[in-house]
Amino acid sequence: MTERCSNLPKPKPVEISSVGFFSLTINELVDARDVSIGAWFEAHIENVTRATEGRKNGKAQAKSGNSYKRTTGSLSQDHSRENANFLDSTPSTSYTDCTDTDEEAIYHIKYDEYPENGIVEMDTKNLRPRARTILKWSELKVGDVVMVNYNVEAPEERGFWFDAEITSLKEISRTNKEVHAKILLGGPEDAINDCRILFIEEMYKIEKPGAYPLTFGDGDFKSIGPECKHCRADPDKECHFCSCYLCGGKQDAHMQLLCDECNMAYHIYCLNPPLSKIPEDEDWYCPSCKNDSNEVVKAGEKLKQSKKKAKMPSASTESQRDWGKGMACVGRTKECTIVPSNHYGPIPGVPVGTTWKFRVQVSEAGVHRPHVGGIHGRSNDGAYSLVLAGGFEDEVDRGDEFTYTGSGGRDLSGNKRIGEHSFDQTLTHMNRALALNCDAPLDDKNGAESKNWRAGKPVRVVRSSKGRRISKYAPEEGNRYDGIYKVVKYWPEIGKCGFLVWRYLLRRDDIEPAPWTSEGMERSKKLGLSVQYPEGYLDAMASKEKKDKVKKQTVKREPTSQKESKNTSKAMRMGDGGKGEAFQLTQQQQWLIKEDCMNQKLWDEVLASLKEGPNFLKKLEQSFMCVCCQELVYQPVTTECLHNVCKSCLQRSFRAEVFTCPACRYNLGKSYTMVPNKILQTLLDQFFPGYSKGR
DNA sequence: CCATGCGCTGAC
DNA sequence: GTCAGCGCATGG
Repeated sequence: MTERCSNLPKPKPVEISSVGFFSLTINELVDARDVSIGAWFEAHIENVTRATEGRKNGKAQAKSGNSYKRTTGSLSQDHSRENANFLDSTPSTSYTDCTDTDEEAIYHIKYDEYPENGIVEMDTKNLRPRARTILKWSELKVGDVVMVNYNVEAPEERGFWFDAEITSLKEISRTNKEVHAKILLGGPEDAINDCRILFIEEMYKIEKPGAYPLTFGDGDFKSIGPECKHCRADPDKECHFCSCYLCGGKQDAHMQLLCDECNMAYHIYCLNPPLSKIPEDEDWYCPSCKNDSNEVVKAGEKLKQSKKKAKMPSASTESQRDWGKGMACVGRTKECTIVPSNHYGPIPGVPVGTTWKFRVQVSEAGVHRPHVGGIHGRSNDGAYSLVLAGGFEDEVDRGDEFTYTGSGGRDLSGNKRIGEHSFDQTLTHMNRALALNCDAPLDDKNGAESKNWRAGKPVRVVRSSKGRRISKYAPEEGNRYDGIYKVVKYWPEIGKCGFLVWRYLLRRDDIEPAPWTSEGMERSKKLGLSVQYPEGYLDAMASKEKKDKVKKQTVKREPTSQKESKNTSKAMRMGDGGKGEAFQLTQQQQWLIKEDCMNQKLWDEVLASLKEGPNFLKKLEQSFMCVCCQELVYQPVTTECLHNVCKSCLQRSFRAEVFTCPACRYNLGKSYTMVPNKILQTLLDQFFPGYSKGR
């Protein structure tokens, strides 16, 4: 709580929205070159507060139905990230849009002091959350203050964040839309008054414009005097900071309370119910910012169960099922980023014969992304992968060739994932996608056959142990990657189920030997491939079995525990860099590596793991990871200090007027010319085909 | 936003 | 062995 007359917001706990973008108020600029006002940054999360109903600031609006939830595993990663660098204006990509408004949270953070030379001093107490709502084009209107990610100067490059007030909207064509805006905060200097922004998918509306006492170009935050810094106490000027948020009046300054959350002013008599005097509590929060202290989750505590989850059957005492803990409903803990989700062909580093116990692991590896679906594809592009799980009795599997059945036509009522056949399948969605792989014009009436089947798009094929009931090529356990197949033909027919189904004939077209051939088996042995289990899964199963055994008082030795120890030791051997098939470099690759002399040391290290086969690519990925975006470098700039950074990441740093190497802080100088290392790019494109597509 | 889905689990 | 029914990722 702060009385109006004192006029200075009291330092309060730092709160940032779960979205992961934070605006920063700088109290004191020691060296203005190294920071831009309103820079976005990431910070350590100390504890988490659940946003309560009615709270507007610090979270996306529940009313609009938009909210944010962290994706699996990302919070802990952010947690552990050290030396959070507020000059890195990259917005966190760890959060995804979702509909579960109950899951949102506000994070209390502690921001570590800026390392080393203390270029900037700032009061972390003044960090403010950004309340945002995602807006689609149709929802934008003149006067909205939006947060924009766009670089006005170089429209082909994204990554510049600023606040802008929309002055006009123009729809040039269906795909080309334009927003004219006045930049309020953080924009490029030469475009303060009016800038043209192409509409980019979505924009972020700021809920309480001006709730952050920042204006572009106003760098003096040293002293906030008794008069309002914004309107200079001009009674004719409309001001968010000293006008009552409820009545809009500036009168009775001594009767105004400042919310410790959003800094808005409120007359004590305008409140509902009104207050008769200034409260004695230290903190005061306005009605829209009020939090329930019971909902605060302290450091180290787990997030409380969401209301949506509380309503679910899993939460009721009647059901003893551990939904969300077992493998049926877990989320991913990893994500494949070396190739985009629409990547055709093998996943680099994943040899034929690789086997995972659960589908979720197959998804994590990027081999077949859907958790449940049999086909992964896009209806106007093609299919990238499929799983053979013997869902249809009338399918034929001859190993090198098999028939497959499309999806759909099932009654999924009752929240089922599979069900009775109750209607005809159509050549839409994933069925259409798979048909597009066939090198023949699409025919959704009669099907089609390719005259040159090898020319079709490649499909990764995974066989599941469930397919054993109809196929002898299915693995004994888990899900096995069997290589690349092509669609030879597809046709509609009436299946055994009595309804029309779309059927496909696929034929193997892969230089890697199939796992069931003697050559393939030898290779799997050489590579030390064995069923991969999720981390901690075997331990959990073993201890569970032990418990059961104790209950039943049996002394019999468990065969599975033997199997398990065998697997673990094998996996460890692989992890230690055990023997396997060495990775083969082409002559061109060897030559290019030699040419990339700046990175000689790195290459030496990477090449040392050539004999570890598929592990080589993992090592390669680690060694050439960009320190900014934590992904494989794209358009790498190899610095004088011998670090590799994405050109766009380095440019972003320079735009924030930071001219040092992001990895080691070596001063590159303001006039540093960024020349992408084309040799390295060529090599990375060869090792990780398609990885740059999504960049 | 909504629809789709050849997994997986514990209960019976 | 059979069965209901869940989270989650993905596409559209």
